[in-house]
Amino acid sequence: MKNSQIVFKIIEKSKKPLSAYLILDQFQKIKRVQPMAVYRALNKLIDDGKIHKSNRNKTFILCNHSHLKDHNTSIAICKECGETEELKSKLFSNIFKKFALKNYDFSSFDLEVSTICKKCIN
Amino acid sequence: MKNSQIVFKIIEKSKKPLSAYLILDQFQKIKRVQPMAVYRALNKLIDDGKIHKSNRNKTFILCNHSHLKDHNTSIAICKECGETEELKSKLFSNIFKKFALKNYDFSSFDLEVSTICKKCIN
DNA sequence: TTTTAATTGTTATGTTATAACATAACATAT
DNA sequence: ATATGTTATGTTATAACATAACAATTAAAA
Repeated sequence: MKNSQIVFKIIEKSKKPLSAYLILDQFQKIKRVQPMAVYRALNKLIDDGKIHKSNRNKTFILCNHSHLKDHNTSIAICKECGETEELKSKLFSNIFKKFALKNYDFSSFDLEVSTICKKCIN
Repeated sequence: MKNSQIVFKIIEKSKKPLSAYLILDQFQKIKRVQPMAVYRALNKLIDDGKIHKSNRNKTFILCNHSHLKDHNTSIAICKECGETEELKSKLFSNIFKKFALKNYDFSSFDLEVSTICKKCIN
């Protein structure tokens, strides 16, 4: 099995978003690898559109494929617990079309919102 | 002058978004400080709403205060050149209200969109 | 003025990510 | 079969980003 497949399975199985080094820990249980192997696999999976990365939490999550038509990605992250969910990108692409923000081209974008999830709000 | 004021001025003067360690380099020209001093100043400025952080590029930019009423922040970042601009958060808060995304509370959020700026699009 | 709080200084350490170089494994063309 | 191209992998080192923990100093409130 390829490294990227192994990494994909690790992410798939996890209930929580995993950082690269937590993925590495899991990977080590199967095979002796260096961080680089994990990063390469992660980058491949991202390129292939199989996973997303949260820049805020530096974690990697499955892509839910709800955005297959527009290949944009939109995710929400809880600042407290790190819980992550993919949002419908279309909500945002409509805004970007409508308001035609002048300095950027929003035909392809990658959006991340940090908030509080309902569980953590107290 | 306080460290946070020095850091604010460094960010203010820069034409490009600066990372913490680039800020450190500038700071060193004035005074011998450690990374910690910079991070503390940055965190204070963020808490005070004076600057924003791009998680994608790990850079710090001035807050343009266009969001004073809703204290949410929304920024766009060019994937190519790192150019950053603050967007009107209201565009997004309207969406979040309208669609009432069920698992998160969007009364306070922090949004980041990665795209390509018009200069870099070619 | 004493005590409290905020800011700063300092060292050490933790975490995330890439550069650079080398090899393996496999497919396809000569 | 062998040369060539391509993709995946291995390995070491290091860059880049960030926080913990504790000490010292300064500001400001009681």
